[in-house]
Amino acid sequence: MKNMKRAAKRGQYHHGDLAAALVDTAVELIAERGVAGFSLAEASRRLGVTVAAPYRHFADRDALLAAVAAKGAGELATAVVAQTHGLTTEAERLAAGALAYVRFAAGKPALFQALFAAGLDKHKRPELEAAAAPLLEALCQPADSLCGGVPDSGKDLTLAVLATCHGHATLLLDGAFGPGPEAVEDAANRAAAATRALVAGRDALR
Amino acid sequence: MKNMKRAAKRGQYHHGDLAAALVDTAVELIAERGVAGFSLAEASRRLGVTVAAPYRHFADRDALLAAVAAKGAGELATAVVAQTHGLTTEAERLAAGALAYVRFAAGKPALFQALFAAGLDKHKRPELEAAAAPLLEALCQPADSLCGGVPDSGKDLTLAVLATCHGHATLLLDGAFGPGPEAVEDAANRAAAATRALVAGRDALR
DNA sequence: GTCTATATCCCGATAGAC
DNA sequence: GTCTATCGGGATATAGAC
Repeated sequence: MKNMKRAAKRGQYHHGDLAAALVDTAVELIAERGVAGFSLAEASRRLGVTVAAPYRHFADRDALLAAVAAKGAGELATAVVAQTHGLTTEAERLAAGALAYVRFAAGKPALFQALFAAGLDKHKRPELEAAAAPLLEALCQPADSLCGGVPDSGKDLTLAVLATCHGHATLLLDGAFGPGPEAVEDAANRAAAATRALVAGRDALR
Repeated sequence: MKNMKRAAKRGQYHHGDLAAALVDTAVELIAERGVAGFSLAEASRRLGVTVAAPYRHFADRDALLAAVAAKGAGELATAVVAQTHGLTTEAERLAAGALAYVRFAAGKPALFQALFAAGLDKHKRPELEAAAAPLLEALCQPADSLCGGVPDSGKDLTLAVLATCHGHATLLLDGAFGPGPEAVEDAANRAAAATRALVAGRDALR
Protein backbone atom coordinates (compact mmCIF):
# COMPACT_ATOMS: atom_id res chain seq x y z
CA MET A 1 0.00 0.00 0.00
CA LYS A 2 2.71 2.39 0.91
CA ASN A 3 4.84 1.58 -2.13
CA MET A 4 1.94 1.87 -4.53
CA LYS A 5 2.80 5.55 -4.80
CA ARG A 6 6.26 4.84 -6.08
CA ALA A 7 4.99 2.25 -8.52
CA ALA A 8 2.44 4.69 -9.86
CA LYS A 9 5.03 7.42 -10.16
CA ARG A 10 7.37 5.23 -12.06
CA GLY A 11 4.98 3.62 -14.46
CA GLN A 12 3.39 0.45 -13.13
CA TYR A 13 5.67 -2.29 -14.30
CA HIS A 14 3.37 -4.77 -12.58
CA HIS A 15 2.54 -7.61 -14.89
CA GLY A 16 4.46 -5.95 -17.65
CA ASP A 17 7.90 -7.01 -18.78
CA LEU A 18 9.55 -7.10 -15.39
CA ALA A 19 12.74 -8.68 -16.69
CA ALA A 20 13.41 -5.80 -19.06
CA ALA A 21 12.34 -3.27 -16.47
CA LEU A 22 14.82 -4.73 -14.02
CA VAL A 23 17.62 -4.38 -16.52
CA ASP A 24 16.72 -0.74 -17.14
CA THR A 25 16.48 0.00 -13.45
CA ALA A 26 19.78 -1.72 -12.81
CA VAL A 27 21.38 0.55 -15.38
CA GLU A 28 19.96 3.60 -13.61
CA LEU A 29 21.13 2.37 -10.27
CA ILE A 30 24.63 1.53 -11.43
CA ALA A 31 24.90 4.95 -13.04
CA GLU A 32 24.03 6.55 -9.73
CA ARG A 33 25.97 4.45 -7.24
CA GLY A 34 28.37 2.28 -9.16
CA VAL A 35 28.26 -1.46 -9.67
CA ALA A 36 29.11 -2.20 -6.05
CA GLY A 37 26.23 -0.08 -4.84
CA PHE A 38 23.68 -1.95 -6.88
CA SER A 39 21.29 -4.35 -5.21
CA LEU A 40 18.28 -6.39 -6.21
CA ALA A 41 16.42 -5.03 -3.23
CA GLU A 42 16.82 -1.42 -4.28
CA ALA A 43 15.89 -2.20 -7.86
CA SER A 44 12.75 -3.93 -6.67
CA ARG A 45 11.84 -0.98 -4.51
CA ARG A 46 12.16 1.42 -7.41
CA LEU A 47 9.84 -0.68 -9.53
CA GLY A 48 7.26 -1.00 -6.77
CA VAL A 49 7.77 -4.71 -6.67
CA THR A 50 8.58 -7.13 -3.89
CA VAL A 51 12.11 -8.29 -3.33
CA ALA A 52 10.96 -11.78 -4.23
CA ALA A 53 9.68 -10.89 -7.68
CA PRO A 54 13.04 -10.61 -9.49
CA TYR A 55 13.85 -14.20 -8.67
CA ARG A 56 11.19 -15.34 -11.12
CA HIS A 57 13.28 -13.77 -13.89
CA PHE A 58 16.87 -13.98 -12.72
CA ALA A 59 18.54 -16.70 -10.71
CA ASP A 60 20.36 -14.19 -8.54
CA ARG A 61 21.96 -10.77 -8.39
CA ASP A 62 24.81 -11.73 -10.66
CA ALA A 63 22.46 -13.05 -13.31
CA LEU A 64 20.79 -9.66 -13.60
CA LEU A 65 24.18 -8.02 -13.65
CA ALA A 66 25.22 -10.34 -16.45
CA ALA A 67 22.15 -9.35 -18.43
CA VAL A 68 23.15 -5.71 -18.07
CA ALA A 69 26.68 -6.58 -19.13
CA ALA A 70 25.43 -8.43 -22.18
CA LYS A 71 23.36 -5.43 -23.16
CA GLY A 72 26.47 -3.31 -22.73
CA ALA A 73 28.54 -5.59 -24.90
CA GLY A 74 25.94 -5.45 -27.64
CA GLU A 75 25.60 -1.70 -27.57
CA LEU A 76 29.34 -1.15 -27.43
CA ALA A 77 29.86 -3.38 -30.44
CA THR A 78 27.07 -1.60 -32.30
CA ALA A 79 28.54 1.81 -31.52
CA VAL A 80 32.00 0.81 -32.70
CA VAL A 81 30.75 -0.89 -35.84
CA ALA A 82 28.57 2.09 -36.74
CA GLN A 83 31.55 4.45 -36.56
CA THR A 84 33.74 2.32 -38.76
CA HIS A 85 31.34 2.40 -41.68
CA GLY A 86 31.87 4.62 -44.67
CA LEU A 87 35.54 5.31 -44.12
CA THR A 88 38.08 4.83 -46.84
CA THR A 89 41.29 3.69 -45.18
CA GLU A 90 41.59 0.81 -42.75
CA ALA A 91 43.63 2.94 -40.39
CA GLU A 92 40.85 5.51 -40.19
CA ARG A 93 38.31 2.81 -39.52
CA LEU A 94 40.34 1.62 -36.55
CA ALA A 95 40.80 5.15 -35.31
CA ALA A 96 37.08 5.82 -35.60
CA GLY A 97 36.41 2.64 -33.65
CA ALA A 98 38.70 3.87 -30.91
CA LEU A 99 36.82 7.15 -30.79
CA ALA A 100 33.52 5.31 -30.48
CA TYR A 101 34.86 2.98 -27.81
CA VAL A 102 35.95 5.76 -25.49
CA ARG A 103 32.84 7.83 -26.10
CA PHE A 104 30.66 4.86 -25.30
CA ALA A 105 32.42 4.29 -21.98
CA ALA A 106 31.84 7.93 -21.08
CA GLY A 107 28.30 8.12 -22.42
CA LYS A 108 27.00 4.91 -20.90
CA PRO A 109 29.29 4.27 -17.94
CA ALA A 110 26.78 1.97 -16.28
CA LEU A 111 26.76 -0.43 -19.21
CA PHE A 112 30.51 -0.19 -19.58
CA GLN A 113 31.12 -0.85 -15.91
CA ALA A 114 28.69 -3.72 -15.77
CA LEU A 115 30.65 -5.25 -18.61
CA PHE A 116 34.11 -4.73 -17.19
CA ALA A 117 34.00 -3.73 -13.53
CA ALA A 118 31.37 -6.05 -12.13
CA GLY A 119 33.73 -8.90 -11.44
CA LEU A 120 31.73 -11.39 -13.47
CA ASP A 121 33.30 -14.66 -14.48
CA LYS A 122 33.17 -14.27 -18.22
CA HIS A 123 34.35 -17.83 -18.63
CA LYS A 124 31.18 -18.93 -16.88
CA ARG A 125 28.97 -16.65 -18.97
CA PRO A 126 29.47 -17.56 -22.60
CA GLU A 127 26.59 -15.25 -23.53
CA LEU A 128 28.90 -12.36 -22.76
CA GLU A 129 31.66 -13.56 -25.03
CA ALA A 130 29.09 -14.06 -27.73
CA ALA A 131 27.75 -10.55 -27.26
CA ALA A 132 31.26 -9.13 -27.47
CA ALA A 133 32.26 -11.08 -30.56
CA PRO A 134 31.01 -8.48 -33.07
CA LEU A 135 33.29 -5.93 -31.44
CA LEU A 136 36.33 -8.10 -31.94
CA GLU A 137 35.33 -8.74 -35.50
CA ALA A 138 34.81 -5.08 -36.27
CA LEU A 139 38.39 -4.36 -35.24
CA CYS A 140 39.83 -7.55 -36.64
CA GLN A 141 38.75 -6.97 -40.19
CA PRO A 142 40.61 -3.70 -40.80
CA ALA A 143 43.56 -4.96 -38.83
CA ASP A 144 43.85 -8.11 -40.89
CA SER A 145 43.61 -6.04 -44.02
CA LEU A 146 46.44 -3.83 -42.88
CA CYS A 147 48.66 -6.68 -41.82
CA GLY A 148 48.12 -8.64 -45.00
CA GLY A 149 50.57 -11.48 -45.19
CA VAL A 150 52.14 -11.97 -41.79
CA PRO A 151 50.32 -14.65 -39.80
CA ASP A 152 48.79 -13.62 -36.44
CA SER A 153 49.86 -10.04 -36.89
CA GLY A 154 46.27 -8.99 -37.55
CA LYS A 155 45.28 -10.38 -34.18
CA ASP A 156 48.25 -8.68 -32.55
CA LEU A 157 47.23 -5.31 -33.91
CA THR A 158 43.61 -5.88 -32.97
CA LEU A 159 44.51 -6.69 -29.39
CA ALA A 160 46.87 -3.75 -29.12
CA VAL A 161 44.21 -1.35 -30.39
CA LEU A 162 41.60 -2.85 -28.12
CA ALA A 163 43.82 -2.59 -25.06
CA THR A 164 44.70 0.97 -25.91
CA CYS A 165 41.06 1.95 -26.24
CA HIS A 166 40.27 0.18 -23.02
CA GLY A 167 43.07 1.90 -21.19
CA HIS A 168 41.97 5.33 -22.30
CA ALA A 169 38.35 4.52 -21.44
CA THR A 170 39.04 3.22 -17.95
CA LEU A 171 41.47 5.99 -17.10
CA LEU A 172 38.86 8.46 -18.28
CA LEU A 173 36.19 6.97 -16.02
CA ASP A 174 38.73 7.06 -13.22
CA GLY A 175 39.08 10.79 -13.66
CA ALA A 176 42.65 10.69 -14.95
CA PHE A 177 41.75 12.98 -17.84
CA GLY A 178 39.99 15.45 -15.62
CA PRO A 179 36.29 16.23 -15.32
CA GLY A 180 33.68 17.29 -17.83
CA PRO A 181 32.86 16.62 -21.47
CA GLU A 182 36.11 18.21 -22.50
CA ALA A 183 37.96 15.34 -20.88
CA VAL A 184 35.86 12.84 -22.82
CA GLU A 185 36.85 14.27 -26.17
CA ASP A 186 40.43 14.60 -25.08
CA ALA A 187 40.61 10.95 -24.10
CA ALA A 188 38.75 9.84 -27.22
CA ASN A 189 41.03 11.83 -29.48
CA ARG A 190 44.08 10.49 -27.72
CA ALA A 191 42.84 6.93 -28.16
CA ALA A 192 42.29 7.55 -31.85
CA ALA A 193 45.72 9.11 -32.24
CA ALA A 194 47.33 6.24 -30.37
CA THR A 195 45.53 3.85 -32.67
CA ARG A 196 47.01 5.62 -35.69
CA ALA A 197 50.43 5.44 -34.08
CA LEU A 198 50.00 1.71 -33.45
CA VAL A 199 49.10 1.24 -37.08
CA ALA A 200 52.05 3.29 -38.23
CA GLY A 201 54.46 1.42 -35.98
CA ARG A 202 52.84 -1.99 -36.30
CA ASP A 203 56.04 -3.65 -37.45
CA ALA A 204 57.20 -3.41 -33.85
CA LEU A 205 54.31 -5.56 -32.62
CA ARG A 206 55.77 -8.96 -31.91
CA MET B 1 37.05 -14.52 24.51
CA LYS B 2 36.07 -16.49 21.49
CA ASN B 3 38.10 -14.34 19.11
CA MET B 4 41.22 -14.52 21.23
CA LYS B 5 42.08 -17.71 19.38
CA ARG B 6 42.15 -15.96 16.05
CA ALA B 7 44.20 -13.11 17.43
CA ALA B 8 46.74 -15.54 18.84
CA LYS B 9 46.89 -17.47 15.60
CA ARG B 10 47.50 -14.40 13.56
CA GLY B 11 50.11 -12.67 15.62
CA GLN B 12 48.66 -10.41 18.26
CA TYR B 13 48.51 -7.02 16.70
CA HIS B 14 47.06 -5.71 19.94
CA HIS B 15 48.78 -2.54 20.96
CA GLY B 16 51.16 -2.84 18.07
CA ASP B 17 50.93 -0.77 14.90
CA LEU B 18 47.29 -1.34 14.19
CA ALA B 19 47.18 1.17 11.37
CA ALA B 20 49.81 -0.68 9.38
CA ALA B 21 48.32 -4.03 10.29
CA LEU B 22 44.97 -2.88 8.96
CA VAL B 23 46.52 -1.90 5.66
CA ASP B 24 48.18 -5.30 5.34
CA THR B 25 45.00 -7.13 6.23
CA ALA B 26 43.03 -5.04 3.79
CA VAL B 27 45.44 -6.09 1.06
CA GLU B 28 44.93 -9.75 1.97
CA LEU B 29 41.19 -9.34 2.00
CA ILE B 30 41.01 -7.51 -1.28
CA ALA B 31 43.19 -10.16 -2.86
CA GLU B 32 40.76 -12.83 -1.71
CA ARG B 33 37.40 -11.20 -2.33
CA GLY B 34 37.96 -8.12 -4.43
CA VAL B 35 37.61 -4.50 -3.45
CA ALA B 36 33.85 -4.70 -3.16
CA GLY B 37 34.06 -7.62 -0.78
CA PHE B 38 36.30 -5.79 1.63
CA SER B 39 34.93 -4.50 4.90
CA LEU B 40 36.31 -2.92 8.02
CA ALA B 41 34.41 -5.44 10.07
CA GLU B 42 36.08 -8.42 8.45
CA ALA B 43 39.50 -6.83 8.68
CA SER B 44 38.97 -6.21 12.39
CA ARG B 45 37.90 -9.79 12.91
CA ARG B 46 41.02 -11.11 11.25
CA LEU B 47 43.21 -9.01 13.48
CA GLY B 48 41.40 -10.09 16.62
CA VAL B 49 40.31 -6.54 17.22
CA THR B 50 36.95 -4.94 17.77
CA VAL B 51 35.10 -3.28 14.94
CA ALA B 52 35.48 -0.01 16.82
CA ALA B 53 39.27 -0.06 16.93
CA PRO B 54 39.98 0.92 13.30
CA TYR B 55 38.14 4.18 13.74
CA ARG B 56 40.96 5.42 15.95
CA HIS B 57 43.24 5.22 12.92
CA PHE B 58 41.03 5.79 9.90
CA ALA B 59 38.05 8.05 9.57
CA ASP B 60 36.07 5.45 7.70
CA ARG B 61 36.25 2.55 5.28
CA ASP B 62 37.29 4.72 2.36
CA ALA B 63 40.14 6.23 4.32
CA LEU B 64 41.68 2.81 4.85
CA LEU B 65 41.08 1.98 1.22
CA ALA B 66 42.86 5.18 0.24
CA ALA B 67 45.83 4.20 2.36
CA VAL B 68 46.00 0.90 0.50
CA ALA B 69 45.73 2.73 -2.80
CA ALA B 70 48.54 5.09 -1.85
CA LYS B 71 50.73 2.14 -0.98
CA GLY B 72 49.85 0.65 -4.35
CA ALA B 73 50.75 3.82 -6.19
CA GLY B 74 54.10 3.93 -4.47
CA GLU B 75 54.96 0.31 -5.16
CA LEU B 76 53.80 0.52 -8.76
CA ALA B 77 55.98 3.54 -9.36
CA THR B 78 58.91 1.83 -7.71
CA ALA B 79 58.48 -1.29 -9.82
CA VAL B 80 58.31 0.67 -13.05
CA VAL B 81 61.24 2.88 -12.19
CA ALA B 82 63.37 -0.11 -11.20
CA GLN B 83 62.80 -1.79 -14.57
CA THR B 84 63.73 1.26 -16.57
CA HIS B 85 67.19 1.50 -15.06
CA GLY B 86 70.27 0.29 -16.87
CA LEU B 87 68.79 0.28 -20.34
CA THR B 88 70.47 1.99 -23.24
CA THR B 89 67.71 3.25 -25.53
CA GLU B 90 64.77 5.35 -24.43
CA ALA B 91 62.40 3.11 -26.34
CA GLU B 92 63.56 0.08 -24.39
CA ARG B 93 63.15 1.91 -21.12
CA LEU B 94 59.53 2.65 -21.98
CA ALA B 95 58.96 -0.94 -23.07
CA ALA B 96 60.50 -2.23 -19.85
CA GLY B 97 58.25 0.10 -17.90
CA ALA B 98 55.26 -1.36 -19.69
CA LEU B 99 56.40 -4.85 -18.81
CA ALA B 100 56.73 -3.87 -15.17
CA TYR B 101 53.34 -2.14 -15.12
CA VAL B 102 51.44 -5.18 -16.33
CA ARG B 103 53.40 -7.59 -14.16
CA PHE B 104 52.68 -5.46 -11.12
CA ALA B 105 48.96 -5.50 -11.80
CA ALA B 106 49.06 -9.28 -12.03
CA GLY B 107 51.44 -9.80 -9.13
CA LYS B 108 49.74 -7.47 -6.67
CA PRO B 109 46.19 -7.24 -7.91
CA ALA B 110 44.92 -6.07 -4.55
CA LEU B 111 47.12 -2.99 -4.57
CA PHE B 112 46.38 -2.34 -8.21
CA GLN B 113 42.64 -2.64 -7.72
CA ALA B 114 42.63 -0.48 -4.64
CA LEU B 115 44.34 2.15 -6.72
CA PHE B 116 42.08 1.95 -9.75
CA ALA B 117 38.94 -0.06 -9.05
CA ALA B 118 37.92 1.16 -5.64
CA GLY B 119 35.94 4.13 -6.89
CA LEU B 120 37.90 6.63 -4.84
CA ASP B 121 37.66 10.30 -5.66
CA LYS B 122 41.26 10.97 -6.51
CA HIS B 123 40.49 14.66 -6.73
CA LYS B 124 39.58 14.54 -3.05
CA ARG B 125 42.69 12.57 -2.13
CA PRO B 126 45.73 14.55 -3.26
CA GLU B 127 47.97 12.10 -1.40
CA LEU B 128 47.20 9.63 -4.17
CA GLU B 129 48.20 11.95 -6.97
CA ALA B 130 51.39 12.67 -5.10
CA ALA B 131 52.13 8.98 -4.67
CA ALA B 132 51.57 8.40 -8.39
CA ALA B 133 53.73 11.29 -9.54
CA PRO B 134 57.00 9.30 -9.69
CA LEU B 135 55.33 6.91 -12.11
CA LEU B 136 54.44 9.70 -14.49
CA GLU B 137 57.92 11.08 -14.23
CA ALA B 138 59.56 7.73 -14.92
CA LEU B 139 57.69 7.50 -18.21
CA CYS B 140 57.90 11.17 -19.03
CA GLN B 141 61.64 11.38 -19.05
CA PRO B 142 62.33 8.85 -21.81
CA ALA B 143 59.31 10.10 -23.74
CA ASP B 144 60.54 13.67 -23.66
CA SER B 145 63.94 12.52 -24.75
CA LEU B 146 62.46 10.72 -27.72
CA CYS B 147 60.23 13.56 -28.75
CA GLY B 148 62.94 16.16 -28.49
CA GLY B 149 61.80 19.37 -30.08
CA VAL B 150 58.05 19.22 -30.55
CA PRO B 151 56.22 20.82 -27.64
CA ASP B 152 53.76 18.64 -25.67
CA SER B 153 54.60 15.60 -27.73
CA GLY B 154 56.50 14.07 -24.85
CA LYS B 155 53.39 14.25 -22.72
CA ASP B 156 51.31 12.83 -25.55
CA LEU B 157 53.56 9.82 -25.85
CA THR B 158 53.68 9.35 -22.10
CA LEU B 159 49.90 9.33 -21.84
CA ALA B 160 49.54 6.97 -24.78
CA VAL B 161 52.02 4.52 -23.27
CA LEU B 162 50.39 4.77 -19.87
CA ALA B 163 46.92 4.15 -21.26
CA THR B 164 48.16 1.21 -23.27
CA CYS B 165 49.79 -0.35 -20.23
CA HIS B 166 46.67 0.26 -18.23
CA GLY B 167 44.46 -1.29 -20.85
CA HIS B 168 46.55 -4.43 -21.03
CA ALA B 169 46.68 -4.65 -17.24
CA THR B 170 42.96 -4.24 -16.67
CA LEU B 171 41.99 -6.59 -19.48
CA LEU B 172 44.39 -9.12 -18.02
CA LEU B 173 42.80 -8.89 -14.58
CA ASP B 174 39.44 -9.23 -16.27
CA GLY B 175 40.52 -12.55 -17.73
CA ALA B 176 40.62 -11.38 -21.34
CA PHE B 177 44.04 -12.91 -21.83
CA GLY B 178 43.03 -16.21 -20.31
CA PRO B 179 44.07 -17.76 -16.99
CA GLY B 180 47.41 -18.61 -15.49
CA PRO B 181 50.89 -17.12 -15.42
CA GLU B 182 51.21 -17.69 -19.13
CA ALA B 183 48.53 -15.06 -19.68
CA VAL B 184 50.45 -12.60 -17.53
CA GLU B 185 53.58 -12.81 -19.64
CA ASP B 186 51.52 -12.70 -22.81
CA ALA B 187 49.81 -9.50 -21.74
CA ALA B 188 53.04 -7.97 -20.47
CA ASN B 189 54.87 -8.75 -23.69
CA ARG B 190 52.03 -7.36 -25.74
CA ALA B 191 52.07 -4.16 -23.71
CA ALA B 192 55.81 -3.83 -24.26
CA ALA B 193 55.43 -4.49 -27.98
CA ALA B 194 52.61 -1.99 -28.24
CA THR B 195 54.81 0.54 -26.48
CA ARG B 196 57.54 0.00 -29.07
CA ALA B 197 54.95 0.43 -31.80
CA LEU B 198 53.73 3.67 -30.24
CA VAL B 199 57.28 4.92 -30.16
CA ALA B 200 57.88 3.90 -33.75
CA GLY B 201 54.66 5.54 -34.92
CA ARG B 202 54.76 8.50 -32.54
CA ASP B 203 54.52 11.03 -35.37
CA ALA B 204 50.85 10.04 -35.63
CA LEU B 205 50.12 11.15 -32.06
CA ARG B 206 48.21 14.40 -32.31
C1' DG C 1 44.13 2.85 22.10
C1' DT C 2 41.13 -0.67 22.71
C1' DC C 3 36.83 -2.98 24.34
C1' DT C 4 31.76 -3.67 25.34
C1' DA C 5 27.57 -2.95 23.77
C1' DT C 6 24.39 -1.33 20.83
C1' DA C 7 21.68 1.28 17.41
C1' DT C 8 20.47 1.26 12.72
C1' DC C 9 20.20 -0.28 8.43
C1' DC C 10 20.58 -3.17 4.28
C1' DC C 11 21.06 -7.38 1.72
C1' DG C 12 20.23 -12.11 -0.50
C1' DA C 13 17.38 -15.71 -0.68
C1' DT C 14 13.45 -18.87 0.28
C1' DA C 15 8.70 -20.96 1.61
C1' DG C 16 4.15 -20.87 0.88
C1' DA C 17 -0.23 -18.40 -0.19
C1' DC C 18 -2.90 -16.41 -3.93
C1' DG D 1 4.05 -13.98 -11.77
C1' DT D 2 3.66 -11.59 -7.78
C1' DC D 3 3.01 -10.96 -2.72
C1' DT D 4 3.54 -11.81 2.37
C1' DA D 5 6.49 -12.93 5.72
C1' DT D 6 10.65 -14.23 7.35
C1' DC D 7 15.27 -16.25 8.28
C1' DG D 8 20.01 -15.39 8.72
C1' DG D 9 23.62 -12.70 7.98
C1' DG D 10 26.69 -8.68 7.73
C1' DA D 11 27.91 -3.65 7.51
C1' DT D 12 28.92 1.14 9.38
C1' DA D 13 29.31 3.87 13.01
C1' DT D 14 28.93 5.72 17.78
C1' DA D 15 28.75 6.16 23.05
C1' DG D 16 30.87 5.30 27.07
C1' DA D 17 33.82 2.42 30.09
C1' DC D 18 38.63 1.22 31.11
